[in-house]
Amino acid sequence: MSRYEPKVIEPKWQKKWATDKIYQALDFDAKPKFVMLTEFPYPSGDGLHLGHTREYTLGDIYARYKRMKGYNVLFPMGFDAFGLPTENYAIKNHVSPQAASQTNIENFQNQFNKLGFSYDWSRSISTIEPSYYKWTQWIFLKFFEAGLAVHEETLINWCPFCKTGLANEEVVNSRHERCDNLVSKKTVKQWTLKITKYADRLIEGLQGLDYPARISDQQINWIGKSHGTSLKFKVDQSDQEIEVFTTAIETVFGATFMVLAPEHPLIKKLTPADHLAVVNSYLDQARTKTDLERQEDERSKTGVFSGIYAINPLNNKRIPIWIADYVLMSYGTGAIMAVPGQDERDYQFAQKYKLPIIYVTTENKFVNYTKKIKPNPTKYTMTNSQQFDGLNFKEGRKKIEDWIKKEKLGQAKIQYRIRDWVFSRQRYWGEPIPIIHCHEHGPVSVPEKDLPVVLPAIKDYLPTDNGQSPLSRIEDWVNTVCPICHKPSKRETDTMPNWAGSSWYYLRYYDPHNDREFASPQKLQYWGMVDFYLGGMEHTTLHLLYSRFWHQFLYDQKLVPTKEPYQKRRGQGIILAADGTKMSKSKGNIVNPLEIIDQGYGADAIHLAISFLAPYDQTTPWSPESVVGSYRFLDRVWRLVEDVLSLEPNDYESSRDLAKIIARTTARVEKDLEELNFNVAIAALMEGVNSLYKIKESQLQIKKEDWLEAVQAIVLLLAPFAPHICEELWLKLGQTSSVHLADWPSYDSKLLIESTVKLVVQINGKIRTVLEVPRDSSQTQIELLARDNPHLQTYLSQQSIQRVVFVPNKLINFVI
RNA sequence: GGGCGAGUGGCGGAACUGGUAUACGCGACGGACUUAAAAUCCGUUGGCCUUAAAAGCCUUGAGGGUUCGAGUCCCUCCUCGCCCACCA
Repeated sequence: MSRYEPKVIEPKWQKKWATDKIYQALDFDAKPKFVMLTEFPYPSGDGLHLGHTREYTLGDIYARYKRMKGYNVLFPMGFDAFGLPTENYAIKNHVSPQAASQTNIENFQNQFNKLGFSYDWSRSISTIEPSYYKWTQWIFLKFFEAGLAVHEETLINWCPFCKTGLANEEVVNSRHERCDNLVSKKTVKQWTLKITKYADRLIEGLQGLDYPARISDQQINWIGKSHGTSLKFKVDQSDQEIEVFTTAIETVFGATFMVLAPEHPLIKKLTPADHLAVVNSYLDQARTKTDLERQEDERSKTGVFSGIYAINPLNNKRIPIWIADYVLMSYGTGAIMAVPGQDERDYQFAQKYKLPIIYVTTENKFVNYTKKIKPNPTKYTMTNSQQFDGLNFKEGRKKIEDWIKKEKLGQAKIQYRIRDWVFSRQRYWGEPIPIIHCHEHGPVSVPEKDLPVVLPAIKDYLPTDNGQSPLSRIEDWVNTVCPICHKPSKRETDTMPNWAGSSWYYLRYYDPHNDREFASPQKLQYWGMVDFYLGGMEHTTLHLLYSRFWHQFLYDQKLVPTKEPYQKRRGQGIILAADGTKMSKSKGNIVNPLEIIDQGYGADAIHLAISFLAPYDQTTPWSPESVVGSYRFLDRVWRLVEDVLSLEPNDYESSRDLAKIIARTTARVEKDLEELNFNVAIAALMEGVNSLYKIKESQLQIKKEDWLEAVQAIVLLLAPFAPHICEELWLKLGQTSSVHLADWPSYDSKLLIESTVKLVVQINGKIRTVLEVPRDSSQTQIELLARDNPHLQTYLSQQSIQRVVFVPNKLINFVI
């Protein structure tokens, strides 16, 4: 008898699996394909943490299960290594980002191996390899050639700490999500990807996909589609017009002033000389404020009168134009018609600056449009609205819209909250944007034959203070010739954001070594959509949205055969520290899964503990003891198998006791796995093993062959969760090939049906007793049994029975 | 403020279309084995009443409702988490 020693068996099998390449996915195999994807990591200096381990373990369990169920499973892994943290880490440690990435990738690779996941390493990719980013650049050029990558001047978010522009998605609570510093605003000439052109497609595409509501809702909210009206106001004593967007056109007669965002381009043109000084000082003040500071001012809005007036096109009323930073340049037109009688923000502003208020409901007081009127437009009657007085808001809206249309004063407009994707980074550690700027031809694609544009290795890659990429310092790299006219030209020096490489990486796994295409059409066709994509909720409005956008674009370019990349998406929950707070480096409460392995518990115990902890999508605190419990269970399974192997052969009759337990356990584990209830599946396995132990202790006479069959089934069922120990036990049981290539056990569903059932007896809905009765007993039979039962008699004899509710094989309820 | 979700023992959590609430695990307590400890095994473990047992009563955030029967469905409220947020 040997002891269960993960330290001994785990490395042994990890080596063997690698040598035998048992997890390789086969292109064009006849078995049904299944692509199981988990997000490839950003190889930070800290190594794999528990969050990674949860995601990868769950993906691994499911991939192994599908393999045993007879699928040709593609379960790949790679590295998303470009990006700020590595660069900042490299700066801090005085090494090159290349070297830092290399070290970190090796460390991750090593840790992956110790955790024993069933990846097909032959397909591994890394976004920083020129052979990979060649195709990232190639796809960018497709965007450029389709007019969806544009070099333009835009007001963007700027991280003063990282000294680079950012996408809107990267700003969380006014802070840069990577470094947590407050962002400011800056107008820069930048590359943007026109994701807004795909806004509707990104909403519609969600239909027919298996995404949980919290993910699709979050994307829909992020895209933020709203229907409204755009209306043009003439500027008084000028031929200029100012366009505003409103979703409440029926309140237009309550507009008593107009507000422009401080960044609005017309301000500089229109401000009269006598107001210039105050306006400029306000603009300066607004510019230096961060978004967060603007938000803090919510209760005390600030603004300044511009000195000019606008004409409401519906009633020709002259209203003052104000400038205030509660209006954002980045949404709508950067200008609003202010309706203080019906809009809370305008109301606050009007009160502060003593501006007139007109109420357009007959209640003649402040009524919040969004909260009150919009949900019940027929309940409110219009007033102070000329010929529309007396109508309810639903009718009024329709009539005003028609009028505006007829008089061509404006038009119906759909407005999105989502912004175009700011795609330039003024940092070193990213894919160079493959564009050459020519005096005559403007931005020009680098010809395909010259791809990849390799990121030059340089010593001085520190970000600059002038808003230029560090690449701009390398003159002999920057200076080149225009591919069209061959005149001296300059390379684009901005790099791509770290979300670029990950926007299409799953496709590269289908054909990772192809040097002529990003993937061959045949392989794209064979593997098709990712069947199951597990990842972090935090990527819902970042990576997940970006990659759906790229995929939809590639589909439009006829470069991929499917409209969407991911058929089924799930987000795993966050593991908190044991005290329920977030794990963080600063608090020093980070749990390192590798340490747990080294303590002797092994990778299997971690896999088990992590998936047993809670439902996979639930945020839950870590409990160190759960590893102990998992280890204990594995040890119990080990000893059970050892005990069975050491049984003396006997000639007892074959019995169905064990087969019943196995059938029940198999049915439960299978159902729970299909529904991703990993924690319950493990509970079912534990119950199964506990039942086997009970039978063993009961000294029933059971054939050794029955025992062998039973433990064999347990090993198969446990294999996805605890791959190493099961491989070892499988060998002990005399098998020669890997348990992970074995078939998932089948069972006779007749064994699930017990001949007797426990039937609950209730009096007035209260449980009084439980009767063990033959399956499918009739109501009459049960009633007789109940009347005979001495305990129930006390209830049943005293009062008359008014009604009997009977649920076959479940319950009988006497209403007395 | 908007969207989504969650409140069940000492803890993590289970409960199919309403039908034995607390599965499974952790922890705790008691016992066996041991010179001892670890490991392992066995037993107990929601609360109240009771010497004990039997029986009974209460219990799924709070309150109400529907139902023979509610953790599950409906209404009101409270608390917590995540995402978005001066979005016109």
